[in-house]
Amino acid sequence: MDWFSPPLIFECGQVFHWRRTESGYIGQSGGHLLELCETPQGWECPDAPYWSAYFDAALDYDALMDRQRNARLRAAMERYRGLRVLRQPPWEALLAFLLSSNNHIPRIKSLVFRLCECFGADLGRGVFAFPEPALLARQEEGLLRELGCGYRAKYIIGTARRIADGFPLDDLARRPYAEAKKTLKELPGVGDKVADCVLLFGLHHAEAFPVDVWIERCLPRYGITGNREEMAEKARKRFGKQAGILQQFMFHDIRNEGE
DNA sequence: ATCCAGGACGCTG
DNA sequence: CAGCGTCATGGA
Repeated sequence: MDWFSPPLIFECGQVFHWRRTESGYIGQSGGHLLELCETPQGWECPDAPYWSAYFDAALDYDALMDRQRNARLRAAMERYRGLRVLRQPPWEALLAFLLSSNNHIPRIKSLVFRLCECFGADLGRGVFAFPEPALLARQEEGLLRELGCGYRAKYIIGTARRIADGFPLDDLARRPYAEAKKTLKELPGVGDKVADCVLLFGLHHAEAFPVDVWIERCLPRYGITGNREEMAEKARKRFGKQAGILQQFMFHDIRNEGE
């Protein structure tokens, strides 16, 4: 199945807790353990309902690619065929991207793994679930700093407390984009960029267009300039309802330049 | 060793 | 409102 490429999906910076094995990948989401194996016929997408939704199996990426006029973008979509934007549980995306600010992807990964191992349920095979917000809400900031979270420790605890206290995170999937973003930014450690990542990767607002240092560098090639928020708004207007999906191809494209 | 990262936040002009 | 300094850390 060439529409489904775990190496692209798991290594494109949208998710940080899947591990390579000898034969494929192992990881978890929503408390479910999953192992994917590469066969001579390629990768097989699990047909369980949870994982079909997680990998957004219903979305037709070929149709999306055919609609793009920009040659550079089309080339990226062809080159990285099989990359898919996940539909992660909101809290999983939120916790991961709280750790992402001014941080490298390899280090974000190690921090996510560490928090899952320390505070998440043991799912077997060395895999741990995401920690419950209520559990993180009870931790001391000093402990999370010792684990390497740095100044993000207070964001994690502060946000975990809001969630445990009834912040309607899941409901934001059903609110309009602008309203959901405004609400999300009430959480400590959530600014424009982190909010857009949570909206795109965790709340299925496909128009969300996160602008980080990499996207900021590549957008001028598409004729889009300005500060980060201006860039994000221009990109949403230009690329429409699925701007965020296209963004993921741009992101992966510029990060893999020279390979 | 030095640089820098999927930034947020508070303060200043 | 825009611009700038600060905040921690370790992988490359």
